[in-house]
Amino acid sequence: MAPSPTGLLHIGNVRTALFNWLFARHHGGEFKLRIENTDTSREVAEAVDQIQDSLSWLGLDWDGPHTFQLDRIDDCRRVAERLVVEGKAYADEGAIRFRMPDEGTTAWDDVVRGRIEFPNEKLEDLVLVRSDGRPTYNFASPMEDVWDGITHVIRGDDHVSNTPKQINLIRAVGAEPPVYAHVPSVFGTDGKKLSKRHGAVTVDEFRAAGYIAPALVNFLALLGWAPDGETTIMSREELIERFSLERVQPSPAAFDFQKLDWMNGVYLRAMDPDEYAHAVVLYLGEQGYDWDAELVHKAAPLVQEKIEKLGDFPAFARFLFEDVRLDGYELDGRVLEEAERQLAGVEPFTADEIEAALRSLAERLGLKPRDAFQPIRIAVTGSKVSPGLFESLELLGKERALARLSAARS
RNA sequence: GCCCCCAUCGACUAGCGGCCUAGGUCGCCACCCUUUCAAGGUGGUAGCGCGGGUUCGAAUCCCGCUGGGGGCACCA
Repeated sequence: MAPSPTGLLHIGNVRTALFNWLFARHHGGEFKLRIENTDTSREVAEAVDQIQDSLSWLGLDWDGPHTFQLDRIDDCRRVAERLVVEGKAYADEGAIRFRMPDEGTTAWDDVVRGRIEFPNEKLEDLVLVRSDGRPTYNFASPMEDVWDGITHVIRGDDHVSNTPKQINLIRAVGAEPPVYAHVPSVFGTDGKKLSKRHGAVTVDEFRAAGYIAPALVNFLALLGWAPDGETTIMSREELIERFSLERVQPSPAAFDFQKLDWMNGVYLRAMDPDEYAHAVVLYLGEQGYDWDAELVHKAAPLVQEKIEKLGDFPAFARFLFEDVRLDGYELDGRVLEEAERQLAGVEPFTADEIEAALRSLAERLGLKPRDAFQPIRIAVTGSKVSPGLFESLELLGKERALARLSAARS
């Protein structure tokens, strides 16, 4: 993977990185991380760290230390000078240009696109070294592929037209080109390139919204690839086991947030309750909530079946940590008063006991459970939508529960 | 303008000449379950862009069209 350090990691680049990673792990190869920073003018200070954080969070571990393209500046210059001596390149207004062949074609068998041929007459003599001495991407990148022993280049299809140039360059220095696989881009559901207006685009944004890494990885893997027509949910191990470049689709894929949401929910629900609670605590901490961790831990199971993203947790559980506002609700005072009286006598104040008490209350008042419970729910949680009422009451505790029922009547 | 690529339900896809009355998943709709919301269960909706070929037979192969995308920097 070879990102340029110009900002936060885009989810489309992650998809490409994921394919690289899956391919490498499947074949027992190495997945390399290279920072392509030859364009110093566009470099963003924190980007290198952020890119690594994002990859680590996703679990896409790379082999060996990450490298910087700019570190090879001297090697690149030496090669450029040699190419000039050999007559394969020439000076041009302070820069050095590579002489592309004028006749014939340059071709390669792209693993996802099939055979691609370019007439050489269409290839411009490309700048190898800028007049200020820095190598260009199209020079440094293929040279590094050679020096690093890269066997497979898996990258976005916006690089297709660069490939014949890079192949000619590699051959000019007497090396064999790697295998290329150009994967299609990721669009929004409207068919336009995925951008901010579609929602989250950087890994950080997905993380902040409460998506979890395994779900995101599973979803991304299915964007342009499928092991068969049936399987949807796959563990990291199964993904590695079944991944193959040959089954990567040559056509672009649309990013469907609804399906991601669903899949994230599937992963959330499948988590061990303790592990889940821990993830919620961690997430809320990251997001700057100062809610009591122990209470969060206890509340987590109440919403595990209900939310799709960790970011949905606060909306369900806020009533446990903050006062509720009842603006705009008209509640049946009689139900609230009876409930308060009934609950006052419940001991111990547990979900089971509470349920028994409230059900008998509903019966006594001749109300259907839903009609009896809804005003209580609203009075206690401040919302028509909440975790289970009885468990919620238990967690709130008798004192606070009674206080809210009382407050709701005034 | 010049090169190049892509094309199955709204979305992700299976399909690689007969197993297709085109399958799965998300979404959507209905019903069931139900203390709200979810989750879960059952059923349903919806597609091979168009036109020519090739073939006994085409979603699958070929050509054209249309539509979409990418590239054409001393950016990566």
